[in-house]
Amino acid sequence: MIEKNRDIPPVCECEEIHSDVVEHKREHMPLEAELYDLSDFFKILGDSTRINILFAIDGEPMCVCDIARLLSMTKSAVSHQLKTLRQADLVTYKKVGKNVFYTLADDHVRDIIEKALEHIKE
Amino acid sequence: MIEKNRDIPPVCECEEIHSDVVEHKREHMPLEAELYDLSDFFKILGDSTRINILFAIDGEPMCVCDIARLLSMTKSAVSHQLKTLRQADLVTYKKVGKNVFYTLADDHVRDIIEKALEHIKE
DNA sequence: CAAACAGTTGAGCAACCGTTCAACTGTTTG
DNA sequence: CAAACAGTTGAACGGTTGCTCAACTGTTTG
Repeated sequence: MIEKNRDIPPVCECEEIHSDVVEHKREHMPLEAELYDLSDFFKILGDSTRINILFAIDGEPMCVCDIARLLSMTKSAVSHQLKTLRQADLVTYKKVGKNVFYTLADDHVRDIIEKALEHIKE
Repeated sequence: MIEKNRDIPPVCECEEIHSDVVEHKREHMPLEAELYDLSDFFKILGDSTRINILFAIDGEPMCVCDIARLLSMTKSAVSHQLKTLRQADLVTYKKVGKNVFYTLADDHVRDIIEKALEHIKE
């Protein structure tokens, strides 16, 4: 068996580090799971199609067909993105006959988007 | 020349849409450029490494080497992500000798992240 | 009950993205 | 000035992701 030093993690090879700073930070970092949830949440907002959909269904509910028409997209593409938004609990829906009407699940999301919009506009 | 109907956009083929709703929404949608900026902003937060870095350099500035050590990553990977964060104006830096110390550029970002954290935790 | 239509879904493809690797810049120090 | 080291950068690779296409479900309507 060949020892390939593959057991060491791909880590910074620095020698003169500020150990006290690193240790202090390490104790105050959020849980790894929290960080993943957080980035997953932002990942969902990090797509212009999905942001577009969220603005579209803000306030008045819209059916898939209308969203598709509004955004000049196919129903299929919209439906795929709505699935993602559903799984993230960002939207809710109500079936009415052949139609499915989607709305924002939560005022929280609107708040975050608006706060980000403020930030964008400096 | 062969007419391939490629001039029509890939659009919803629905016929019975709620035209009034679509028109009303269309008038109240944000500018396309704003939507892109917004999703670009969230896209940057939508990566656990970058979120990790932002938490690391929150408060006390850290050099690249220390960040790499803290997050068990190579300097190169950290530096690449810092470049992304720099281009989005989410971080600032100060050169001190051989080191480069990074900090959050803005309290705004911290606010948005914290609001999202609240949302995550229901 | 058959045709029409709204919506969903899975496979497949192309574009995007994060990491690695190697080479580089620039500063410090002997 | 040469060696050592922090940091940056570009190319390349592999995984992810958004859209398309075609097939499907389920509801309505003649």
